[in-house]
Amino acid sequence: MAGQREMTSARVTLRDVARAADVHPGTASRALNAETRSLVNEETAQRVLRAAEQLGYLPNPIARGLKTNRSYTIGVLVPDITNPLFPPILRGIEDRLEEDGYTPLMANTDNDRERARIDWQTMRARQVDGIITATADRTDPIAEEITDSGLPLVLVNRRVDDPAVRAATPDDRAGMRLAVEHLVSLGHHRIAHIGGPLEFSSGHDRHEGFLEAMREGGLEPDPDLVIISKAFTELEGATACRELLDRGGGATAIAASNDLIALGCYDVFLERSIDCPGQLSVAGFNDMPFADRFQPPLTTVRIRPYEVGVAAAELMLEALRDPDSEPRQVQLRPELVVRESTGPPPG
Amino acid sequence: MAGQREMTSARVTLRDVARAADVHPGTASRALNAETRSLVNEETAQRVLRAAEQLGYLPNPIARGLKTNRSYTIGVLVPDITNPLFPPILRGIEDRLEEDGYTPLMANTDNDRERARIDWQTMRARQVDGIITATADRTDPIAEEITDSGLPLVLVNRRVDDPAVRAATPDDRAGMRLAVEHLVSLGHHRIAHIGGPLEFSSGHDRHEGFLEAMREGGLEPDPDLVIISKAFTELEGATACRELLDRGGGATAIAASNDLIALGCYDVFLERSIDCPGQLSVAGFNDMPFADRFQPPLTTVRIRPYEVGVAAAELMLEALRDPDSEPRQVQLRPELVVRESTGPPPG
DNA sequence: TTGTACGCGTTATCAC
DNA sequence: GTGATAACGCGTACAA
Repeated sequence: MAGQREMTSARVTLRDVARAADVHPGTASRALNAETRSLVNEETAQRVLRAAEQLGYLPNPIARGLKTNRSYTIGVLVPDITNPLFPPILRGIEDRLEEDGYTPLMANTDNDRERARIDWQTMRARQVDGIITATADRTDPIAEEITDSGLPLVLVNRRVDDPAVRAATPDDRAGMRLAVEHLVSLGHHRIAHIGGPLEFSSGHDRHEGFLEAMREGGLEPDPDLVIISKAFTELEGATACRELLDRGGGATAIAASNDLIALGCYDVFLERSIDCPGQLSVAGFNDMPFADRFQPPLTTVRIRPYEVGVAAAELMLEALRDPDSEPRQVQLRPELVVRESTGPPPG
Repeated sequence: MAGQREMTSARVTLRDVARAADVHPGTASRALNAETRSLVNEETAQRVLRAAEQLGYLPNPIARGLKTNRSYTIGVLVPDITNPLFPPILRGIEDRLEEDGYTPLMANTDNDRERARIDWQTMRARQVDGIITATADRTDPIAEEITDSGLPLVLVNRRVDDPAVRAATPDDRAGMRLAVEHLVSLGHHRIAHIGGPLEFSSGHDRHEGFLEAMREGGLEPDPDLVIISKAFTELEGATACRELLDRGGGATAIAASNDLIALGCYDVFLERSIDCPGQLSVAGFNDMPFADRFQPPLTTVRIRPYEVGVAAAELMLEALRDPDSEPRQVQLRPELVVRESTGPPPG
């Protein structure tokens, strides 16, 4: 029976352990806490640990938090966990935080500022030790609000313009340049861009990356070939693509700001019987799950969302260890994945 | 400045509110708590509420929880949030719980029993008021363990054999029958089944549904045409499909236990130049995101995971309100979505 | 109707 | 090295 865990439904507290080990609760607390264990006699400590093990003692983080003003909990705000971009980010955050004993507390904001406010206030009430958010747009007051409240803040996936705010994102600019360079190298001259909303750093930076890469490729971007869609969705992507084609600018390739927008383009190709990549090439961004199963398999930019999540968690741990440490911004290097939606221009 | 929220970084406590309203903390507590408000003078209550508002008071759930032994927090265990099946379930759970003031606390177990144990123990330590888990297999001791610990438990997506455990799942049996009936109605006689692991109720029930529907369609299931794959994955689906074909049973259609398995079949079709649905039809299960974008678009069974999540949350709230209420099991009606991976048998 | 006093489970600060 | 005690913020008997 030794080693058998007790399955008492009544919670066993520090007092119970202390009593079993025949020491004072204060001593038991020190013995159980790795940082203070050195203050207590080795032998006594062992006795306490054994008693704790035997009774199946689990320290009560609530009581601990009341005393220490820490909850070992980090609030994580995402627009919508249903968007396949976020689950791997969340896992990265969770896995890394867990190593240091922190637990994430997630909420979906649906890209609604007011909802985001409510959510982070709720989290604040729940005594989270910090907030990681993927919901901020470039000028979002939420960043300032949270910082002003004294809570450590880390942005993930999207940055805010202020470089003093910690952030872990893919290098959106470099990623889009990869895509455009690829199209240029295939021989395209009339390259269009369907951007995401410029309020988001992702949309903004990819747009900039597009312009840069074009110029470096010796191509002056044609304003007729640049459309900013209203959202990173298949629907808005399709709408933007239709307008692009209706303008008749003669594009032979499209650099889309994300995979869903690219998918919207696919829909329009079907509507208008356009051959991809024969008549028109498309590149996406994110390499979302199953991008390789689309028809045609989508050429896109892979961003490693899991690693982005891990990086965000690391920035948070940094801020937690030393709140006055210099805020860093991490940008992860993306990678081009060439599949079958891009080819040489027609003719 | 009235109505302006204070942005003090020092937390404001019940005491501060009481002082501002010139009452004792006890009174303030009663005024702030909806259930005890009636015990206090209407006017005084208003004064307290105004003070709380003005100071931006947020009750500390940690302190409250210490006193009341409730955290208003529900632990949610999923195998892997990265599996597209789970995000909508999670959102359903979150949205419904939120209405009643509860917050979910999620953890990924990677289908590892030991990890699940650790996770729920951690959650127990964090004083969650209940556990919703999507990780249980049919004979999983975790269900008994959690119940024994006195924590309300609800299973989601997967059941456990014991009907005394609350569960919200799709009606897997009925769903698979829908798929098989569809294939029968197309004229197929040699219908194969690639099942998921029978340890999971999902794999088990769909397998049963397959057998039932076959017999009702007047077809005796051929053991040669039934293969149970080792996991609900594309890879294992492909492996199973290869074995099925190698057996040479002459199947003209496959009822796959989920969409990923069906996708594995697609891979094998490509390897062996099999035309789908010309030579071989396939039906999946779940209607996962982008199932309509596969090549060919996948005929599958839609299960409404969001609603499954909502139902699970509702069962939990029920258990919370009345721990002795009769445990219910909810099975949501699935729906067949016919696309292009199924057609009449060849010849 | 309101004030008082205690306790929830822990940790920190003292003494010893 | 260990024990006693107070305190974290709140809820709630009980007293007034």
